Amino acid sequence: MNLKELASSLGLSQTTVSRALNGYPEVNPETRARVEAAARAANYQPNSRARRLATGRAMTIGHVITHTGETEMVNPIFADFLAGAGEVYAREGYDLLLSIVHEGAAERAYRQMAANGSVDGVMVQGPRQEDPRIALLQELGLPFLVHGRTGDARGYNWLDIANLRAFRRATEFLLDLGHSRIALINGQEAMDFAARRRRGYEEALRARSITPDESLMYADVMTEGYGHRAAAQLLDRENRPTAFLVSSVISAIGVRQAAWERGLQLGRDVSIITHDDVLSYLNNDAEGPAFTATRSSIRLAGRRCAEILIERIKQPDAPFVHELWEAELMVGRSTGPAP
Amino acid sequence: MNLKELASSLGLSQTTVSRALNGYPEVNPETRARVEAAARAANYQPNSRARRLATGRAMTIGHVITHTGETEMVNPIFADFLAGAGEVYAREGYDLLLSIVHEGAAERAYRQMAANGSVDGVMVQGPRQEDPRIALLQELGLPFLVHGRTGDARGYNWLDIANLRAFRRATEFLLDLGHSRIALINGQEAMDFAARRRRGYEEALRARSITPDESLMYADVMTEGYGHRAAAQLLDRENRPTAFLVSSVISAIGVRQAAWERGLQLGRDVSIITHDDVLSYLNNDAEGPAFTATRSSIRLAGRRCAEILIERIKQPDAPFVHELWEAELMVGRSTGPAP
DNA sequence: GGTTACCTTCAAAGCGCTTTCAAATTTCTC
DNA sequence: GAGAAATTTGAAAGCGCTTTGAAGGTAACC
Repeated sequence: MNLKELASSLGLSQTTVSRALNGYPEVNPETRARVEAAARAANYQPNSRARRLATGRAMTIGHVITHTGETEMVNPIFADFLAGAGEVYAREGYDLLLSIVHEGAAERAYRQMAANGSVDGVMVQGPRQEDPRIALLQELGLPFLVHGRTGDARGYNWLDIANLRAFRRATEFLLDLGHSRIALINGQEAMDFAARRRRGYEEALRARSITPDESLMYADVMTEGYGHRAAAQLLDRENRPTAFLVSSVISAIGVRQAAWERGLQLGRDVSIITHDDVLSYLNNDAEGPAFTATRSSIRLAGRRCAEILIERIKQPDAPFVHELWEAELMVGRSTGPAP
Repeated sequence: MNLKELASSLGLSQTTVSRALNGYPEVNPETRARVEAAARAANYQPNSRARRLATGRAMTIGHVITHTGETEMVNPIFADFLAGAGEVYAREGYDLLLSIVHEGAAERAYRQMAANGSVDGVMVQGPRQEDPRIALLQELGLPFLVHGRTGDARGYNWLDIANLRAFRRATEFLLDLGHSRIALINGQEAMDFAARRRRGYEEALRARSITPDESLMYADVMTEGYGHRAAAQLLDRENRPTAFLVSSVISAIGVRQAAWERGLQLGRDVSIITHDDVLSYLNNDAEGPAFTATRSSIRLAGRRCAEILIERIKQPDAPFVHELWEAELMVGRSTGPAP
C-alpha cells in the first residue's frame, strides 16, 4: 500500500493525505480523522526511501566505531552507550546507522556519510588527543557531537565527564588513607580521557609533594588481561604499590585477580579504585563485590548525547553545547588504610 | 556535486555517466575512463537517498536488539557480534541499521522496517523458545537469518553452535575428573540456547546414572553479579558442589570471585568450565587467568551470519541455509580432579 | 549499395513521497 | 448581498538517481 493507492481509495489527492498524516494544520479535522483511520486499517507506512529523498533529510544518525589496530578489540562500553542513544533516537524517529571499521578507515567512512547524504549528523566517541576527525567533520560541515573532548574544545559540541577532577579526587582519597605508592592502570594515553586522568593523578601526588613515578604507571587498551598482567608485575616487585587506580572495571577485575592470586585481600593488603562506567552486565553495586569507584553512567551519557545532537541537527545555528559531568566517588569495599 | 552537474560538466547525459560509474558494459572504455576521472576529481558520490528510491533496494540490514525488561541490560556479546557482521557489511556495501528497543517493542520495530522499506533483511539474535519473531518475519516476507535457532528450524535460515553437545561434553569432562556434584549456572532458560545447554548437562549426568538435582541449577541473565550470588549460595551449603558449569565468562568471573572469597583455589578445591564467546576484552587466553571453556567466537559467527544473510537477500529463492558449528573444549587451569 | 547488426549515447519516464502554487469553497464583514 | 478573508483541497513539480526504449553512427555482410 502506497500513498497513491491510499489516496485514491479515499477519493482524495496525495497532497491531502500526505498533509493529514504529517499533521499539517490546513486539513479539515473530519478529513484527517478519515485519513488516519484508513491509514491505520491498511497498515500504511510511508516509504522511508521516498520520504528521505523528498525531504532531503536522512532521519538517520551515524556512529562510526573503530576497532583498535592489532587486537581488533571492540570497546565494550559502546553497547551501553548505544543503548542509551538508541532509546532517544527511537523516540525522536531517527534511525541509527552503525559503521564498524578499522581505525584507519574511519575518515573514509565519515567522508562517505557526508557525501552521499545517508546521515544528518554523526556521533564521535573516544577522541584521541588532537583527533583528526574533529577537523574533518568541521570541514565537511556535518553536524556532530563528541562524547569526550580534545584540543581547543570551543569550536564544536561535546559532552564529557570531568576526568581530571575525578582522578585527582580518587588519588586524594587514597593519599588520605595513607597510601603513597599508588599505581595507575590507565587506558591508552593517546586517548584524551586517559591523558586527563593521568594529569589528575599526577596533580594530586604533586600537591602532596610526591614525585610521580613512571614505573608505577601503565597505559594500554583496557582489557581484563592487561589489568592482570600489569598488576602481577607491580605486585611482584620488592617495593610494591599499596594501591591501584584503574581506568575500567574490566581491567580492575584483572587487578583484583592478580591480588587474590598472591593472597592479598582487597581493602586490607591492597586498595583499588576504578572508574566505573556503570555497564549493565558488570554492575558494581551492593550485591556483588563492590569496588570503590569514580562513577558515571555511560548509558545516561549516550542518552544525553543523542538529545544534544538531535537538537543541533534541528537548529544548526544555535551556539555550541558544552556539557561537563562530574563523576561521583562511590566508596566500596576495595579500599582501606595503607598497611 | 550531483549527477546532473557532473554529466553536464562532461558534456554527457546522466544516463551515460550513471552507467559508466555503475559498471555497465555498454559504455565506451574511453568514455568510462573520462567519467571516472571526473567523478574522482569532483569527489562525486551518488546520493544514497535517491539511489535507494530509484533501485528499490535499501542496501541496509537491520539489527533489532532488545534489552531485557527490568534490568535494561544490554547483552555485551552484541558488540563483538556486530563487529564481525559490520566488517562484512562494509565490504559488501551494505549499511547497518541498529534499533535498540525494549523487548515488547521488538515486533513493532520489525513491522516498521518491513513496511517502510528501510532494510533489505534483518538479523535475529538470541531466539527464545518458540520465538514469535520468526513467525512474524515469515509472515512479513522479509529475508532474515537467525543466530541460534528454535522450534521447527527447517523453515528459515540459521547459524547456531551445538550447544547441547558442548555442554554434554563439558559435563562429561567434569565427570571424568571425578566430580559428581556439578552446578549449572545457566542463562535464562526461556532462551533456546540455554535450554539446549541444560539438556546437554542433564543428558551427560543421566548417562552416568546421576539424577540431575534442581537445587544445583540456576538460570538468569548472565551478569557478573548473578554468577557471584549463585556461587556464593551454593558454596555456603553443607554439601557444596565441587564443580561449576557456567554459560558465560562474565558470570564465571563472579563464580571465581565467590570461590576466592572462600579461600577455595580453582582447579584444586573447585572446578569451573565456562562457555567462552571469545569477547575481545575478556580474552581467556594463555596470558590471563585461563578458564577451561567450551569456545566459539561470537565475532566469527557475526561475520558468517552477515555473509549468509547477504547471499539470501541476493537470492531470495535459494534453499534455506542451516549451519551448525561445534564449540571446541579448551582445557585451562580452572579444572582439576574432584577433591 | 542496401540491409542488418552492433556499439554507443540520450531523452524521458519512473521510484513514492513532499511541497509550492493555484483553485474551489465556505465564512466573515459591513 | 457583494467583496474580502479564511479554509480546504488538488495538480503538478521536484528530490537525484536508475532504467527503458529509441536513435544515431559504424562496421559487417551479401
